[in-house]
Amino acid sequence: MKNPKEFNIDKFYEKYRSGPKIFKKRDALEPSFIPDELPHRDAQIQKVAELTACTLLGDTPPSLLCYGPTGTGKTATIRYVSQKLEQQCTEDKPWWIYINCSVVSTPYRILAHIYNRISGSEKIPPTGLPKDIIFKKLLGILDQKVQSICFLVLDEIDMLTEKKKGTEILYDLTRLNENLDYCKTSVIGISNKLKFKDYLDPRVLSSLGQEHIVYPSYNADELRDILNERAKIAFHEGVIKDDVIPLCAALAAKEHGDARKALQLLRKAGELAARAQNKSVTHKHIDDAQNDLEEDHIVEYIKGLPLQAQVVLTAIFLISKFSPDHIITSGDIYGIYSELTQKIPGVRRLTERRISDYINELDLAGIILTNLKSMGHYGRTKFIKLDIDLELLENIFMEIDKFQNVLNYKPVLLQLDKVKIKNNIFKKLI
DNA sequence: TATCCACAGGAAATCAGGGTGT
DNA sequence: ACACCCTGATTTCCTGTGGATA
Repeated sequence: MKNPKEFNIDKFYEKYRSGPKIFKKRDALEPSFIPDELPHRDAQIQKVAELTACTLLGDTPPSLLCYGPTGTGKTATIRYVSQKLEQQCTEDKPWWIYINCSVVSTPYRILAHIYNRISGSEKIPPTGLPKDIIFKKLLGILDQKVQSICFLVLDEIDMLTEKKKGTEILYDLTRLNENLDYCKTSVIGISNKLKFKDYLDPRVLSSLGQEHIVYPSYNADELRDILNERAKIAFHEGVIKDDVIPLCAALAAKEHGDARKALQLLRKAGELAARAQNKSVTHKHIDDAQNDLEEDHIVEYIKGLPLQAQVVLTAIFLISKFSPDHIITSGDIYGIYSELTQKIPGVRRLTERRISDYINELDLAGIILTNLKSMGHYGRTKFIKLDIDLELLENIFMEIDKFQNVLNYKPVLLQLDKVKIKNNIFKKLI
């Protein structure tokens, strides 16, 4: 606000209230919203329904794996079927326990999470007890309180296989039934990675991989149907201009057909329109929304990074800022990172090995680009380039107190003749 | 053609910090 | 107080490697 005196907050609210209304029910665009219809997922719904129907007769359904990229309706179909199934059950309703393995990521916590969900009150402490004790406690409570089927829905199950301990817990979960008398469990795994199965222990695969359902990405037409459906619920009539939804669908289809992203885009566009007090959501709002979302994502990610990773990124930033044509290698980054640890209070200097992992993480997140190259006698290293806007990055760092005094620090390493000469050789070699 | 640079990145060990029951 | 548990971050130790140069 350049001139605060011009802003009258009471008038603003008044105007806001009497202004155009965009949203009727914004929640309908949230990922957690389960609509009455799930377009283009009939085949998957049918299969889940068929496999779980035996619950109605008191039988134990087989374990099940759902594969598909993000935003293809995996979790939604499971929740959808679970609601319908619940309506059909007259007595002994099945339990559904959802676990997001990227949040609840360790064996201990998964067992504790299930236990706490069922018990409702008696909590298992977040740490401290041996795992096998928890396992026995869990068996006890399952038999005691859950006299029917208990579905364990493991969302993002692929996160577990990244650590070897993860597969252990999957094995434990799949053989829960062997130790249960009254209750029966059924594991439903949801994975984003198609090759997730390859990492599984054969013992786990034999029980977990009995049935699987594949979720293909949505194409632009399908996304349009989904968006239309939701837009009807979420927005007031006539708010959405005709070309908006096809555009939104086309953009999301280009990005791997992710419905979650498409909905997010539509919601953001709606928010922008509402904030600007426009009567409708137009083409332009979608464009703006897309830029905003990308930037929001980057800002949020960088601010949420551990301090050490931020320092690594600062090193890359400083090189890009002061020597834009310098070809950055892992070694350069570590050198400047080391300088920075001296300048920023409270930052311990970590080993090269660890920094190498942080560089990989930044690469994975799309903040930087890396390229492994071999330069013969000059060794084999990664060439690194910043992949986001330099100014944006500077603005983000300016909001972090600890970095204030290093944003204009010119790294010593960049001025060393040794480094300069070598970099010139690199430039010729490329 | 052997050599050797400057790392990459896997595996296991270690540490600190949160906890437990006895 | 003590022995022990689980987790996440990091260190230690290690083997592997592509290709310009001697």
